[in-house]
Amino acid sequence: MSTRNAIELAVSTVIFALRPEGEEAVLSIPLVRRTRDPFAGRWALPGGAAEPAESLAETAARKLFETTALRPAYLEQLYAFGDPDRSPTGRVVSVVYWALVRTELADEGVEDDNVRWFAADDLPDLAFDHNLIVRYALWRLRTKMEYSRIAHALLGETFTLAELRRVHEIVLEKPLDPANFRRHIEASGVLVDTGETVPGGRHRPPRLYRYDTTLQLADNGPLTPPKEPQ
Amino acid sequence: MSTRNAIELAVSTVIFALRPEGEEAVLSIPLVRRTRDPFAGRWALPGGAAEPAESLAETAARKLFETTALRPAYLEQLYAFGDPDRSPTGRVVSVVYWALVRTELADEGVEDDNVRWFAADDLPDLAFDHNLIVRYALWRLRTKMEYSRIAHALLGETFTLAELRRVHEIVLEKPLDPANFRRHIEASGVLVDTGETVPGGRHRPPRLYRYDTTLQLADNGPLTPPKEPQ
DNA sequence: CCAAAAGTGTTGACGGTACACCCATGC
DNA sequence: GCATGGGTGTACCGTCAACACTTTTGG
Repeated sequence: MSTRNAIELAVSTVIFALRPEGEEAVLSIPLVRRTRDPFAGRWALPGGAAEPAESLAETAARKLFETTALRPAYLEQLYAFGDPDRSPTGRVVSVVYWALVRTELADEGVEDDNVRWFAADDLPDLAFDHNLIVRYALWRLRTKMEYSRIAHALLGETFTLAELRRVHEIVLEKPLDPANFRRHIEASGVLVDTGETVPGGRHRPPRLYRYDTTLQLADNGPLTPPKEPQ
Repeated sequence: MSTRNAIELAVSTVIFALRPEGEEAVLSIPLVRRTRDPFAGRWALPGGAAEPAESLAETAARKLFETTALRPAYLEQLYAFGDPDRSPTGRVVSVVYWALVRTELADEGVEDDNVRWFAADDLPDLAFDHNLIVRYALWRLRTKMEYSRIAHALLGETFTLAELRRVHEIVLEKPLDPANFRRHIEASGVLVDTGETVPGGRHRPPRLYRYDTTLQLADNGPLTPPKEPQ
């Protein structure tokens, strides 16, 4: 029980945001450049050693903040990766989280030579098994968006149905019928009409909605969603 | 990176099997009695420290074998539990797996004063946060059985549709229409008719089926199911 | 008035549930 | 034959995708 532990425990996070790219928004992920071996110079997921005083989710959120200056709107554990040969320098088990951050804030984050946003479906060769990890995180995001109501975590406080629909379309990579999307969302009862509308377009002004914050974003069964430090 | 790690890494497994209880089969879990503090004398999930030379899944399967003398028919990672206060003696992060083992073999396992099978829905107060872990594993098992084809992992090589249906009924705790269950399973295409039937009943003899072993039991996206040591 | 997107109505295909009914065996 | 569970047929109902249609704005 109390023998010396030869296994390193790390926490990493796959962070998703929508970032403007020309006219459209693109699903993006921030990566950090490794400054040390192994994989010096390669891009990798933000993360680091687990901290004895913090919960795993707190460590994930803190690392997220340290690299992007952002707080996650949604944070969920993805998987514990622990193959013996995933790091060439010794045994490392990584508990990986995935997070959604708000579009409107994603620009304010730090970005320099060692931190950069990449399009989620066009990543370079990453360090360790991080390409696999991102692929799995993308799969989870897409799967969860089909049956859960987490899309608003990529938007701001208030939004129109068209904006919310665009989020679904970008993430799922397929067009959605506006009429059916509206009914689908309305039936789920997660939206609150703010009463306001957005004028300015050459068309009927859309209503502004807000999420019902008393509801859980996703059903994780008996596991309460991890508390995020404020 | 290579500083001394103050966090212990453990691997535990929630093992499910159907065990006869009077006339009926009951969803059961083997537990081990702790011989040391903390929680000496209390029942706990089988597990132990992670082993540098093994993958996490291998460690889970080995611990499973050491306590029950069984090999898992299905093994999947459940969650990494890492709250700072989940162990009173220091920080322990447990990567928990859940497993299904075959009914026909579940009797052969070791059972003594320190290893015992309990009904999954009637457990005592367990050590650490193991009651929560089992609750979550049960939720995952039930959720997964509704959309996946893992039930056969609780049965033997061959089985009748009625036996497979009973597995679903016991796990999901609700009766299922035999006619619709048949169509549902047949449509999924996972069953192979062995051509044999089972005589002896005072009724039309049911056919024996076998699972199509070329198919994956469950869709875990880009993550290939963990290899089990044979 | 026209263009464009918001928002509503309607229809038809599909999948699941409920349940009536026939089949094959032991006694 | 009759009881019993195996196995088939079918009708109903709710959900969802497709798409026609109306509404409200800016120009």
